[in-house]
Amino acid sequence: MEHRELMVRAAWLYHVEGLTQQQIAERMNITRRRVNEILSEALETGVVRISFDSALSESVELEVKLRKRFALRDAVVVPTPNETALLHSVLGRGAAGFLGRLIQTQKPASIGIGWGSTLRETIQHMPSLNEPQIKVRSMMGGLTHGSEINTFEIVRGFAQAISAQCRYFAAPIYAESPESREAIISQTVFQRTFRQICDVDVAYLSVGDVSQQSLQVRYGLPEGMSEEILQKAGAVGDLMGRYLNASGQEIDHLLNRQVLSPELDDFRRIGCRIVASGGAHKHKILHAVAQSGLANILITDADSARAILA
Amino acid sequence: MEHRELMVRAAWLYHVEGLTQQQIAERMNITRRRVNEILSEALETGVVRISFDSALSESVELEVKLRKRFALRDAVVVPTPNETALLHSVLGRGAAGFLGRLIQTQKPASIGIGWGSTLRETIQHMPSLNEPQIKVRSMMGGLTHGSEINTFEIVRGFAQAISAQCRYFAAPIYAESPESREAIISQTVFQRTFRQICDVDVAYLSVGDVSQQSLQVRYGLPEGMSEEILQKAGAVGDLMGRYLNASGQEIDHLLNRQVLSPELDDFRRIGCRIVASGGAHKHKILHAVAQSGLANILITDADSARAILA
DNA sequence: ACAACGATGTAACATATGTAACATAAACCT
DNA sequence: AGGTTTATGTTACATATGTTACATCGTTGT
Repeated sequence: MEHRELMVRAAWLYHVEGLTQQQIAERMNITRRRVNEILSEALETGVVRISFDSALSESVELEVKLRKRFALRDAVVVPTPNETALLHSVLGRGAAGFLGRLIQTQKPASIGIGWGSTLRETIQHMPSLNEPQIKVRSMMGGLTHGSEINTFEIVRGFAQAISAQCRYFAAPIYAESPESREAIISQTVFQRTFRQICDVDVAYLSVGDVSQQSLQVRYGLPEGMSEEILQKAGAVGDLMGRYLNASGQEIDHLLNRQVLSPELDDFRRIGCRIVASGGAHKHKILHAVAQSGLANILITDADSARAILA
Repeated sequence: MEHRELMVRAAWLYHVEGLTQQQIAERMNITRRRVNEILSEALETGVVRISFDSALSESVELEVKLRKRFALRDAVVVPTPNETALLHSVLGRGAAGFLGRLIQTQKPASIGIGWGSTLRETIQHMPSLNEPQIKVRSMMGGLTHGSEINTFEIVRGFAQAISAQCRYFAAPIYAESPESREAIISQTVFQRTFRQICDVDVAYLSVGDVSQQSLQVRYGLPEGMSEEILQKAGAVGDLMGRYLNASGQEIDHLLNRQVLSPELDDFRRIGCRIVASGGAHKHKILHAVAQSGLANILITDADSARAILA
């Protein structure tokens, strides 16, 4: 029996038929220990899902306020977990629900996505859809530092979750210099790629802060670049590798001329610009992208929502 | 705090944040016993839902076979539970998933529904949708015997689940005589009602067998009518109160001229005719409605699917 | 073929959950 | 207001789940 099928069977017997782990073990001729492990794994991998038929009124209120304050097209507020380690997962859950509904009802032809922990968690919670006509593409260059939150894994994972087509952007997030960036993007293949990126129907991104908590700050910045330098230049965070000030404008810094991602004016022409992020260290950048209209759909946690509404 | 909100909060803390019941009790200033009860209730009432990201391959295979054999528009096969008491719930779960998807993607203007245990369970598992433009209406008369599987409760429950409009059919399933039926349906209000019923985009019904297991046989038949009489006349079960033989044709019996439900020829003109039912006592009637094309979407359990495919 | 590593079985144990028994408080009915 | 019924708190207990420790088996790599 295929492993996934094993998980579904055991989980069905446990959650729907209400058997104990021991009974399931006997039924399926495996040890209780295996049953326990399989059931945990089924929850962890998203084969079994827990969902809620109601939102908390607190979240609903905050969503209304966010939409009004920032003229957002939509907003999703998830409860802030006590344990900060759970924040990405909770945000990912909220985002996956939203994206699942959006994909099913609006049938976008193309989706551009970023990378990072929140996006990684989103994939984990995505419903399985069958959308082979949709193209999922990276919106920006990635880290050369391999990891599962890297752009390749995330684009592929997302495309797989919805059985869509996958388009990579094979470049680092930063070129070595502005001149180097000009040389790269003047190539025909990159020009075509950038055009396609700017033509997506939906963009789904996260934002980063300017601290060592950011993987990009840790692994993506060119030699000699640090968070202090960026902060001094007025940066409160980044969107697609572009460092922004508190008003959501690009800081006047060389780094922003080395970045391999769409110009913000091009980005703004995408109809559906979703930004999902949360946590205390993200309040400033979240406020910046909401206030400036860079994001027209915001997905965040309740504490962050309150902070940016204050 | 509203009770539903209490359930969502407790369930979130338990299922998402992973707190123990004791920790939740402390967080929410209630006893652990209350937490335990609330968590159980949340699952029971559908506030918290367990879903599966994969179907069993066995179910998928049977669905394919059903569609081919009977030229069905679609089929849903749910695993047959060991405990027959769970059958309605499992069927309701499968049907709710299917209906939820159908409503969201196809946006029907009107849905006609029947009544019975399977339909009752369907409501319990329906996702909350917001579809105020949809009209949900009874397709046939009901039992005068009050119960929560009665047509009124079911139409209202279904309409509430999807925030739709609710239209009752205020009549018993059987008139006293064929003449009485003629008198009833010749009234303008009933003529208009029948036309609206026959104009629904989607019909969602169950079927009954000819035994004391059927509530209709127990409480709905007129005086002097019994299952033996119906069986002698060739009946294997009923659809909307119309007793059918093994080929899916109405038996030649007075009772079928007393029934307050659409003529089968009218029924066949509805585009989407869903029948959900299962269990050993339903195999014959399920085969009859599938074979004859009365149902063009079938929702049943794996054992029943195998039986009607044999 | 052998060594190393990972997966799994077995048994035990800690803790979490589900439930029962009884008392008390709250709600309902007359 | 008083009596009855239902809901809830407290405590205890049975059982189910989650995890650990160690042994064994299966797989992988050289």
